[in-house]
Amino acid sequence: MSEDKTAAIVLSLEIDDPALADRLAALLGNVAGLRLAAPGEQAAATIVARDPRVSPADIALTQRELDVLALMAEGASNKMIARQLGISVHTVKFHVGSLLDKLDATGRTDAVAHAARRGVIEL
Amino acid sequence: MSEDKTAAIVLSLEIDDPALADRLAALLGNVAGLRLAAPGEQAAATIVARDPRVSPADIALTQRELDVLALMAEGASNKMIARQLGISVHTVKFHVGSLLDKLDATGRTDAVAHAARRGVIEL
DNA sequence: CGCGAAACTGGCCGGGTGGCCAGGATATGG
DNA sequence: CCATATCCTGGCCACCCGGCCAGTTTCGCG
Repeated sequence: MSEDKTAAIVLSLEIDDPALADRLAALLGNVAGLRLAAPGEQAAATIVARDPRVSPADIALTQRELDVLALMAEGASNKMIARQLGISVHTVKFHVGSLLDKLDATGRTDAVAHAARRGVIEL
Repeated sequence: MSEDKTAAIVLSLEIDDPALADRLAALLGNVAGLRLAAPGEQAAATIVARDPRVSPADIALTQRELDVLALMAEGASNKMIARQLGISVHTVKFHVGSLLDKLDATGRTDAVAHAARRGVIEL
């Protein structure tokens, strides 16, 4: 067999900072039992380090807007959101309108997608 | 200073498989220049390995449904999707209906959220 | 105290959405 | 050759959504 009991664990890298990527690659390259994935190769695990300067753009959403957004992401209709939060459908629409504005979205689906992309909510 | 020029890179682990987590932790613990994050500590990078048995549940979506789904995730209306794909609005609704069915969703927003959660699409 | 921001409510309405029905075109296989 | 499955299209219709108008209350800040 080509496999021994210490078969190398294959790691892939997804690192925005080139310097950090280099340091890690250099360090990990010398570790027995580990090896970095070839391009396109399926890895057992991935080392992720996203550039923090890319994401800190959190939008200024009010608490109520976050409430509405969370329920929207669950697929709730305005009516359901209203019931859930104990407010009227009109008020829900009001908040949804604000969300569409702040998130630069054309509709509730777009709003949820944008919010997820920006890390405002977690799917 | 407590920092030398070979300051350790802090890594955190998010690994579903306990065995793999142990092996990696053991291997990485002996590498100079690296160290694992303490609980709650902010890491420079994260090693991610999601249990493949949790996610391979890719739904059987047809090519057309994937087309429609992608455009839905962009916030496109049925009319826009129809124009984009060169098909009728009725057909778009037909595919949307199939998507709601297959994705267990109650509406297009829910469908996009579910699809994103299951990795069918990337936001 | 006055003022703005945030939250809440109402009515109205055009257009979008989703469910239902039925039908046609194209492949795949018995 | 006919049966079946998949994809595509149409009409119809109740309901939802988003945008518009206007109005009240509550809160914190200058």
